Amino acid sequence: MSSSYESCLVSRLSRFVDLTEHECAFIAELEKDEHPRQKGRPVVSVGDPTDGIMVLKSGWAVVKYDTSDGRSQILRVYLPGEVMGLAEIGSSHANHRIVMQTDGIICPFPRKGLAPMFSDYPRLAALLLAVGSLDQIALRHHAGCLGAMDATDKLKFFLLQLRSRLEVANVGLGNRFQVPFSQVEIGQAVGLTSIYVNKLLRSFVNAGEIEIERPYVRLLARDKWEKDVEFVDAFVDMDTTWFPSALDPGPIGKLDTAEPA
Amino acid sequence: MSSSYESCLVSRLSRFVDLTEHECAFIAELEKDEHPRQKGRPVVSVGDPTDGIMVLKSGWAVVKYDTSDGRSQILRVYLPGEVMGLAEIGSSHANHRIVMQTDGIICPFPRKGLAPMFSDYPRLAALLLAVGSLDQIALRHHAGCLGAMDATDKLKFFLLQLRSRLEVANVGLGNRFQVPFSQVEIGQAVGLTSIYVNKLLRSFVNAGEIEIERPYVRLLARDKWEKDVEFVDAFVDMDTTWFPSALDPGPIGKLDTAEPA
DNA sequence: CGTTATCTTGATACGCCTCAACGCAGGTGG
DNA sequence: CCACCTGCGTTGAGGCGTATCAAGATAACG
Repeated sequence: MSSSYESCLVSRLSRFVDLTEHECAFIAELEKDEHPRQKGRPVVSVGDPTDGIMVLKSGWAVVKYDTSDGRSQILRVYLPGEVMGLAEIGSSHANHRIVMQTDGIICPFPRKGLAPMFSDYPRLAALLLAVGSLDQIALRHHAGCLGAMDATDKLKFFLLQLRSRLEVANVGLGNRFQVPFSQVEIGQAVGLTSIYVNKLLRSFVNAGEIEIERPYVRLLARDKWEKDVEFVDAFVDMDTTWFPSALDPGPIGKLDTAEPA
Repeated sequence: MSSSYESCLVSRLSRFVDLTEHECAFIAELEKDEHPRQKGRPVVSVGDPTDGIMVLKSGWAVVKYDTSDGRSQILRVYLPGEVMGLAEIGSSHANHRIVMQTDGIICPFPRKGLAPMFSDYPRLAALLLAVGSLDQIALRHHAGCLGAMDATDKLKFFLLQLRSRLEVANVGLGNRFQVPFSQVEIGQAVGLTSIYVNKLLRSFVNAGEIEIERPYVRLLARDKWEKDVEFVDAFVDMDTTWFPSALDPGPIGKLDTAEPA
C-alpha cells in the first residue's frame, strides 16, 4: 500500500490481508536488497545452512532432488511472487536444491529478521504459517498426482495446475501461457520419461486439445481436461479469520532496535 | 515446566526447545480436553471448516485422498505425538480426509487459541512454523519416492521411514516395529497394488531380508536397504537458533483475558 | 557453420496391473 | 455348533502402459 517502494513480499501478502503501514515498512526494510540470478544458477544447494526465507520477485525457480544414479526430479515449481524456503526453515541444513528455472530476481529475507517479526508483528507470523500450509496442500496434490494417476492424467494435471497458478499470479490470462520447461524437465516434474512426455504431447496436439508454440502452450480443451483429472484448484481461498490483530507496536523507528548489529 | 499435567503438545514440543512455565501453562490450558477416537473414525472430513490444529496423543492417523473412481491413497501417516492439521490451517475448508488408523486419542487445539499464541508467545508460534516445515520436508520425500523409485524401492523406503520415525518417537527400538496397515493400505501409501505389495513382501521374506509376524515387521537387512534406496533421515535435527526469545508476558492468569467468552 | 541441446519417431522389452481363484480367519445369525 | 459371509492374504496367467534403446530431424548457439 501507499509509498515505501513496493516490496515483493508486500505485494504477495497483500493478496491475503490488508497490511498496515507498519507491517509494510517492516517487511520492506528487511528485504531491501534484490539479487538477480541467471537461469540455471543455484539458489539453495543441498547441505547449505538455511538462512531465512526468500521471495521470488521475478522469474521461475524449481526445487530439485538428485539421486546418485544421475537422475533428478522436480518436486516443486515456484512462480513469481511466491515465498521460497518455508520448507527448509525448520532444518539446519537444506535437504533439496533450489535452482533458477529462468532469469529472475530473488529477495532474501534473512533469518535474523524472523525473530522480531514473531515478537512484534504476530499477524505477519500467522500469515507466514498460512502460506506454508498452502505449500503443504500443493505438495499433497503433487504426491496424489504422482501416486494415483496414469501418464496422460499426470501431464494434463501438470499443465492445468500451471495455468491455474499463473492465473492467480497474473490475474486472468486465459488458456495460453508460458511453460519454460524442456520436455526432459516436464518428465522430471511428473515422473515420466522425456520421450513419453513427447509422445503424449504430440497426441494431445493431434487430438486438437492443445497448441504448442514454444515456449507457449494453449489449452483448447481445458474444461474437458479438468473433468478428466478431477481438477480442483486449491489456491483460491486463504482463511485469515483466525489471525491475531495487527497490533502496531509503536513508531516505525521501532524496527531499528530489532537489529542490534 | 514441571507440574501442570503433562500435555501432549508440551511433550512433543519439548523435544525441540525448553519450554518456559508460562508456555507450558498456555498450551496445557488450551488443550485440556482429550477426545478418544476409534480406528476408522474420521478426524477431519473433506470440506470441513478448519478449526485449529490437533495433537495425536496416542494411536496412528492417516491423511487420505479419494478419487471418484473409488480408489483412495494415503498421503501421510501421523504417529503418536505428532501435530495434525498444519496443512489445512491456511484454507477455510479441508482438502483431504484424516482418519484414525488405530484407536487413539486426539487433543484439539482450537483456532481461537492461535491468535493469543501469536501475540503473547511468539516462540511457540515460531516452533509451529518449524514443525510445519518439517512436514513439508516429509512430503517432499514422499513425492520424490513416488516419482522416481521402482516398486521394490518404494516399499523398502516406506518401511525404512516408518521405522526411523518410530525410533524418533519411542527412542531407539531397534529393527522390529509395528505396521498397523493391511497390504491394501500399504499399496495406497506407496502407489502400488495390494497384490504386488504382497508379492514383493513375500520376496523380501524369501530373501531373508525381513520377518513378518503380523502386525510386526523386523528388518533383517536394514543397512543394505538404506544403501539401496539412499535413505536419509530428515527428521533428526530441528534448527531453533532463529527463534525469538520466550518473553513471558506476565502472570499466568493473563491467559484468561485472551478468551473473552 | 559446426556443435550441442532438444524434439521426434519407431521397435522392443519389461515392470507392474488386471483378472481370477483359493485359503484362512473373524464375525454373525440360525 | 455350524453355515455363511466378508475382509485379508496368497498365488498364477496374461496383458497393458511406460521405459529403454536407437537414430534422425530440428532448433539453439557460439
